[in-house]
Amino acid sequence: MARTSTRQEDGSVGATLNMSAFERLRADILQGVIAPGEKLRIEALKSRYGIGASPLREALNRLSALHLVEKIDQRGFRIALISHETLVELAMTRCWVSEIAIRESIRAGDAAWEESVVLAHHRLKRYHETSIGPDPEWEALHRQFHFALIAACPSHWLREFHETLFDLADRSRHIAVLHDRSTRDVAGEHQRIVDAVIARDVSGAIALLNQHFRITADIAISAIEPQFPPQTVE
Amino acid sequence: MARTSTRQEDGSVGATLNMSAFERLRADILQGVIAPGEKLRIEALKSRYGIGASPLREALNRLSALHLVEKIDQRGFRIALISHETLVELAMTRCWVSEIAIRESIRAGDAAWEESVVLAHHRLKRYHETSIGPDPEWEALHRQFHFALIAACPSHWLREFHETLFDLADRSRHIAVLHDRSTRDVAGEHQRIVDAVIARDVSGAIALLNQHFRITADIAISAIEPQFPPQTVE
DNA sequence: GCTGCTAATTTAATCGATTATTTTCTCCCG
DNA sequence: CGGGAGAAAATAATCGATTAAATTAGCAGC
Repeated sequence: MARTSTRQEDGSVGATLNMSAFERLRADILQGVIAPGEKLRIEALKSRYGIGASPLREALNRLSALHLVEKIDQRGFRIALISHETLVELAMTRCWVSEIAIRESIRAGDAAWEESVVLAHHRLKRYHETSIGPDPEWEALHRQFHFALIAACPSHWLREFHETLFDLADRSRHIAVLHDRSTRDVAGEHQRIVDAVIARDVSGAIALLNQHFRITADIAISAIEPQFPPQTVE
Repeated sequence: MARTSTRQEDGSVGATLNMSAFERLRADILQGVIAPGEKLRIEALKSRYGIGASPLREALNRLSALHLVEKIDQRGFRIALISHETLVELAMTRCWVSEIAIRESIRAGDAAWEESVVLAHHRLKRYHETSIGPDPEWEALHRQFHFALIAACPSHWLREFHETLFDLADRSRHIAVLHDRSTRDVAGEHQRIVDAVIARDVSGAIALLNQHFRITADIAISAIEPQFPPQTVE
């Protein structure tokens, strides 16, 4: 039943059901549609996505390698949990990885890269100014902005790892967003980051990005904190 | 046909065939038993490992997320290629990642960690001295040594990424080893690294590790260089 | 001899059914 | 009334068969 199309009825783009399942699951996880810790029963997923067990399991296996899903032998899959410790560790890791990535991107980036940063920032800023509150379009622009910053880093492994971490952070941000979002000057943070990057100020850019990530983490932490001690299971 | 055993007849340890396939494939790739660029036909793998298509494909999906295998839509899987550019980029990435990992490991490591480094190094050195040439036992000790160095880095994501890169480098080293290995003073390199780490000399440790990785890469590069321009396919 | 087209063959992707494990439920005992 | 032992139900893992796609082979026309 492999489809030849590159676009399924449901909006996913993969040429194979495996790809399609991967993209849809990833999207649902990142959006928080499926909650952290939730058990993923194959039968449930089959009827939810209308995709058979094999491509689903293949997709889940890949997602587990990206830490979005936890795979437990003989016990299936569950959405990766989010805990205080996880969020702290994630923030640290993002700071460290982006430290390298931004440094090397600034080092290797040429004029064209610099322009693409300005452009990505402009697009994000413009959209942010004309619209209120978060939405998928803003999310996409925000992601593109952060990727533009480190796009000149010559290691695709590092860029990809950066994206993996971004995904994890994005997920917790989406879940936290339901909670709080007002008091943050995201636009200002982005502006200062761009300024530092354009000025080729490596340590300034690192410091600002670190702060950016820590604020994100703090919001997420305070969003899960009010809850009672984390239950292991749903 | 899932087995309940934790150890298959063939020496792999996974409780599921998926795990078993993953481990065996990974081992064969790292050992260079399956050559870079080689096409992985499911039927061939089925008879080779005596495992069905489903667990094999699931394992391959995970290996592709770790960059050991390349997954191409509708066209199956192949072992990741090794090229000059790949090796250079890999060496860079390892340097950068280990820069962070060793820094944070030294920062966070306590006395127990320090002892585990000394111990891992001793085991490696002892084995190295009593035996000549590379073998699986030495490989394991070498790996453990490098993991011990960064074991105190508090980010499990970073440690895992470090391992992923180690795997990739190990593979090319194994393939290159058939070529050349004599002129290198690995033991000396390790000794200097340990000395710097124990002295909590962050920049020294970084420099030495960088050199260590670059030498590894250079050997691998010179091993593939003599060949004619890389053929796209086997 | 080379190019491009179609048919045959191989291979990848996926499904439906089967087997093995885990989980849940019951019921009995202390 | 808690604590299992064992049966029943649910779920995960896997196989064998099927379908779709890519590749190869064969051939016609230039």
